[in-house]
Parts: sequence; C-alpha cells; structure tokens
Amino acid sequence: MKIYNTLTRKKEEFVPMDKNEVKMYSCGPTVYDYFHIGNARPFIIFDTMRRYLEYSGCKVKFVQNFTDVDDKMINRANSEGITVKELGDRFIKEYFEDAHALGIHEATVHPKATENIDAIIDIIKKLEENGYAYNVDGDVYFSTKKFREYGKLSKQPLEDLEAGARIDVNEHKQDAMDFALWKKQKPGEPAWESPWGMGRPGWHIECSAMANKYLGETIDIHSGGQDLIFPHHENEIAQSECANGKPFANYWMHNGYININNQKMSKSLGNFFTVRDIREKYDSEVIRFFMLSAHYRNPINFSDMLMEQAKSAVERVYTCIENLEFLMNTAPAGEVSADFAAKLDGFKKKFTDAMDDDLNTADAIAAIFDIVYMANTELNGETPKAELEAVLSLIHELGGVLGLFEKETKKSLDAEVEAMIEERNKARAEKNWAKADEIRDKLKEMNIVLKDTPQGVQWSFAE
RNA sequence: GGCGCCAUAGCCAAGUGGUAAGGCAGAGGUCUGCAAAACCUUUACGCCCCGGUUCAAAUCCGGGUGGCGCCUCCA
Repeated sequence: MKIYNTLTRKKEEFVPMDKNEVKMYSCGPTVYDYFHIGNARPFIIFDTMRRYLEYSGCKVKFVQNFTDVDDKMINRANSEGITVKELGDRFIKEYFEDAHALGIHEATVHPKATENIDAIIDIIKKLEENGYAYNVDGDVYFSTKKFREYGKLSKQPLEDLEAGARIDVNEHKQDAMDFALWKKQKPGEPAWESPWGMGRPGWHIECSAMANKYLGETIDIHSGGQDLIFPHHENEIAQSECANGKPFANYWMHNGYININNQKMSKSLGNFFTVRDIREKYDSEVIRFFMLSAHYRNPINFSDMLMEQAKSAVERVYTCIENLEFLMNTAPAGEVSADFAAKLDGFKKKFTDAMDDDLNTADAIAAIFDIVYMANTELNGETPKAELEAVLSLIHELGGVLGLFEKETKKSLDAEVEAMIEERNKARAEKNWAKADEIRDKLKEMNIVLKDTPQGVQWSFAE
C-alpha cells in the first residue's frame, strides 16, 4: 500500500515497523462541544484507514486521544457553570454517540489528557534534562531554536516562521516561536502538582506523551487534519524527538478540509454544522458516503445538494442489495461458475488497488458501483443462488471496509402486511385496479412501497 | 513576505505519459393496468488559458489567470 507522507511530500510504500501490529495515532477532539462535520472527516477517514489495514490482515493498535483540558474547555465550563471534568465527561459521551452512528469504530485506546498527567510530566522532565525546555516561574516552554529540525513537517524554516509570526504578548518566552509545555495555574483553573508547581499541560504535549505511553517512542502512522500540521504536529515532533532521540512517526497523513462555499468550515468562522444536527436529516451512512466519495486529501464542499446526491447514490446500492435478496427467494440451486468467480475477483482487485493507492476511496466506491451495474444487468431469476450470495457477500465485504452498506435490510413481513399484499394480488388478478391501488396507497401510508416485478411483488420501506 | 493545495460535463468526482472511471441530475426508449424499481441508449472531439517537450500530454516543463489554506485555537 502506498501512503502520501506529509513529511516527505511523496507517496511512499507503507512498511510498518512490526508487520504484526501497525501503530497509529490520530488526534482526537477537544471535548467542549458536539463535533462538527469538519471534525468528522478525519475520524471517518482514519477509521477507514484502520479498517482497511485490518482488512489487509494487519493488526492495528489505534490510539485517539481526548483533549479534556485546555483554554476552550475551561472557558466553556465557566460559562456553563460546571467543572471542566463535567464538561469533558459529557462531550466524550456525546462524541461516542455520534461516532458510533457514523460507523466509526472505537479506537484501541481513547486516552484522556487529564488521566495521563504523569506521562506528560515525565516527558517534560526529559525535555528539561535534555536541555530543550526552560522554566520561567512555573511556566515551562520548549525552546524551538534548540531543535535543528524544527519546521521539517511544515517545511518552514524557523526564520520564515518568525518573520510571519504575529506578536505574541508573552514576556516569559525567550523566543516568539517557543511554545508552552506546562502552564502555571491561574485562579479558578484546574491544576495538577508538578515539579514546576501547580499547573496544567500545554496544548501539544499531551499527544507526544500519550503516543509514547501507548504506542512507543516511534509510531508508524500519525494522522490528523491539515490545520494541525503547523503548529500542533510540528511541535509534537519537536517534543517527542527531543525527548526520545528517535524519529516520532514514520508516516504523516493529513486530510483536507470540509468547506462551506469554498471556505474552510470552522468554529471561529461560525460556518459549521454539527454531526448531531445533520444526523436528523440524513442517514449516517449518507454522511459517511459523502466523506469517502472524494479523495481524503482534497477539500470538499458541504451542501444540501451534495448530501442529496450522496443519498441517491447510497440508495442505488441498497436497491441492488434488496433486489438480490429478493431474487434469492426463488433462485435455483447451483454452483458459482469459474467465470463468475473470476469476475468478482476483478471487482475486488479494482477495489483493493484503489485503496492501496493512498486510500483512494472514490475509486474504491466506483468498484462497488461496478458490481451493482453487473448485478443489475446480468443477474436474474435464472442465476444460481450461490452466485447471488457471492455478490451480496462481496458488496458487504467491500462496503464493510468503508463502513458502508452495513445496515440490515432483511425484513420480516408481519401477517397483516402479507395479507394486504395477498389481497391486492387477488384484486389485480381480477383487474380490480381501484382496489389494488387503494391497498397500495394504504401500505404507502404505512411507509411500505410495492414494486411489481416479473418475479412477483417486492416491497421495501420508503426511506 | 514564507510554505502549500486546487482548477476535469448541468452538479459531484477518479484518472499523473497511451487517447476521458464512477455517482447525481437530464433526455429518449424497454418493461408495467398504472406506478415504482430496474435495464438499454444518450450527455466533455475535450480536462482554466498560452507556450514547450514527446510518436503520444488532462497527465511532464515554463509562463499566466482564478479559487483556497497554513504561518494564531482550529480536523
């Protein structure tokens, strides 16, 4: 598999350090609010990455943190009149609700910053010992000038960064580009004991500490949104590599933004939609399909029209699945022919080739639509049951890698509906169209749509 | 000022040297009592513009134009 590595700005063959366990770290949410659709992109993308690695036979240790203490958390907790912990607990719960709905598997570990203060203090101590950190009256900073490679991820030499830096009003820092590792407690703020006095972790150190603690000094893949490249990921590299003297991450993956009218969606611009809100209008799989319908590094626009398009596309696949399930009822026995098996392998290869090429989910989805087209055009009442089963299972197998088409479609007809359909069939046989339509309308009110096909009456739930 | 990304049909979107995937929407048709679904056919002589390299360019190179992002918390 090839991965575009932000560190080298090239697509590279992915070679994990340990074939038996890929180590992945992805920056998780700051749990001060519901997450928005822009936040959801990396969650979905890297969940898909993880699923695909697992599908390919790798074991994956996937760590995604919760930032549950920082300025935003504190401000929000204050304005709501609750503690930072209460706020964090609440939105961690809300995160899981939305994440589960979106088919995002739980990470192997979801560490919280506040529960890893020891690890954070340890790494700051190491940085101090190694001469990269300095303490100014209880605030501890990282000295960027000491780390020669600072800027290697964002490809920005320190001098250029400094030239562009806005004035940071902080007389404690030795240099404008230095950043806080440990922040001295201010009145009313949550704080922990440390060698530098009461305080809390800085913005970037938690990821270095938790990646180290749960995955080791060097990890395979580190991922997140493009806006984290600088300064967050740059600082993580500085911290981890200066503390451990080893490369931090071998591959850096960054997803593009979700835009509204071609402008980045963000909390500060106020042009965002929460997943919670969108879920009221669209099925979660539609949201997921939308995310995966473009390459993860490209920006995508979000709009109702595009969601409607995604919805129709998802429905096309489900219609095909339902049709196949329907055909199964009366399918003749028989084996899967060699030709047919080869055909299915071809689809599978197209799918894995696409995924192997830097997670090209758009092409992978196209492979699934190729299967749909084949099923719609070539399969019918004569097709052996085994072949229908094979197609269905392939759609579910490949869909499962993307977290799509996983919904249960099997229905259990209750006796009442069955009787109504039977009654309508009788009416149709007698060419009593008025009565037939009346029954069909009644079923429609019950959210059941009928389709008259050469094989008999097929039905499905509307929507 | 520094670093970087993007530009493909009405809409979305793959494709990085070999002659334009896929989805949505539209049109015509098949099937049907009607409908729905499905299927078939059809929709870019061209991939922002201008040059260049090549037998061959959406794809590589140079120069433009337009849009966006990071450099400040941000996925």
